[in-house]
Amino acid sequence: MAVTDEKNSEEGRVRRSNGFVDEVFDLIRADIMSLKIPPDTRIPIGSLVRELGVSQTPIREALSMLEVTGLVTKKQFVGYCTAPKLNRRQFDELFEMRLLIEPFAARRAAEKISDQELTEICALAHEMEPGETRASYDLFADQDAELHERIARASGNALIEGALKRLHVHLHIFRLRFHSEVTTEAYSEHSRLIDALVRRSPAEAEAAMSFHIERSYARLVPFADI
Amino acid sequence: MAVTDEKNSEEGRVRRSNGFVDEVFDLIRADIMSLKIPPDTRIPIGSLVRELGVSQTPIREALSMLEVTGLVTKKQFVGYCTAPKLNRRQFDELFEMRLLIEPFAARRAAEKISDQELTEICALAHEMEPGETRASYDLFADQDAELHERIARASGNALIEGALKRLHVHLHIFRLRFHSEVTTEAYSEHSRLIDALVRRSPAEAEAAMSFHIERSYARLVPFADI
DNA sequence: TTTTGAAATATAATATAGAATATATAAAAA
DNA sequence: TTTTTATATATTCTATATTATATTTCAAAA
Repeated sequence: MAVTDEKNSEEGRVRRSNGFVDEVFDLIRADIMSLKIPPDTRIPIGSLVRELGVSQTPIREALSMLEVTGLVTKKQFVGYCTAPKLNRRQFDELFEMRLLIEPFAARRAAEKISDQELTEICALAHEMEPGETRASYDLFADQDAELHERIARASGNALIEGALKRLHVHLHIFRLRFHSEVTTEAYSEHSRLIDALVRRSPAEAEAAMSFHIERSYARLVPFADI
Repeated sequence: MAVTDEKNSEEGRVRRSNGFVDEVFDLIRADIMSLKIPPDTRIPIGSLVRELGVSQTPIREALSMLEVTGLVTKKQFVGYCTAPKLNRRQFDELFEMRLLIEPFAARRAAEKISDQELTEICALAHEMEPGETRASYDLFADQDAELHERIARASGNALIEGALKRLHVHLHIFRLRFHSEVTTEAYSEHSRLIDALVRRSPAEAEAAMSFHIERSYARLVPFADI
């Protein structure tokens, strides 16, 4: 599948392409997050050149950016490699950080969220209801990430939102390796959280988020290595 | 000043260079953080090629990485540019985030810090004593950043440490524009914080850090635009 | 086991194409 | 005539591709 250079689409609008780098970045990122490229796996630049039909230059830039994001690592004269699997220690650190940030984000969201945002979050949560037909676990994972990110965004603090987005990438990869977390339990925890947001109750939103993350930790920790 | 390709230094050690990218990254980063390149200023790649004596390729990679870090922005077909000055809103978000993370880091540090780390932090704090002769404000700023980063590291959570490092870059640039914060007040706040660490008192360390950040906010907020 | 060499791969430099900005020139309006 | 606006052109810079060079890795042979 080649990256297409869509300089100007149909009709007069001059929608200019954002360049190859962003597109390549998104493609590799998606391949890592879907486990198409598993953890701790080499990513030869040459193969990407062939697969994407783009020269080395934009690929190198995209990989450099992914390195800062923490999704790939680089070793001089050896090349790029997807990040290794989370070990137990990193897993614990991840949840410590979530427990620090997300409940606070939920609190702020309860204070500031707009009706518009709230409506969208409710709709999203409804789609995750256990009864609903679900295409795949991937979809659940995407929806869950989306839900948490939207709440972080509603906190009104771009730094919090950004920090959380970085965390969730790694959580997403971790969970995808085990198809757990699709539980009625998770759904009811989300419900309690959203109820608190609807009632604009900061204290309850914070508590509900804390509870949800602690329970999530308990569900996932058996899968964490060592 | 050209980047030197120090493949193998004197004596037999084959200390291999880490490549140009990291070196260029550090150079540009330092120039931005020292205000040698002011906020919201174009960074033409060509001028870096001439100044550093390195080709476009490693420079582009370094700039891509700095973009992810948030230190520079990129506009298609126009080029790279240092990030604009913090506005009031961003300033507030920065301190909201600090107040969320750093007190917690201090708490954890009080629980886990080693004697070795503690000794080093104490020495660093002592160097910042008002009576000491100080070469420049830049030095104070560097030492302050170092102190906070070490405490974050002592928290034992690499994610917290990384998040804080990202924040401090922007704080550093902000403060450098006004030579404030060199106060006996800041020193005494640090002292109280370190006392709590020495006594391994999590609650007091957390409280001292909160107090310090809140006071720091009060000292700096008059300089925040709009 | 060690050494040697070829293949694969990464790094860096250079070349080319294309877009944006600045400059100058010409035309139109005051 | 002066000023303004539009257009054309030249220059600068970015984005991508291509080429050259250096290093590692792996396999084969000593």
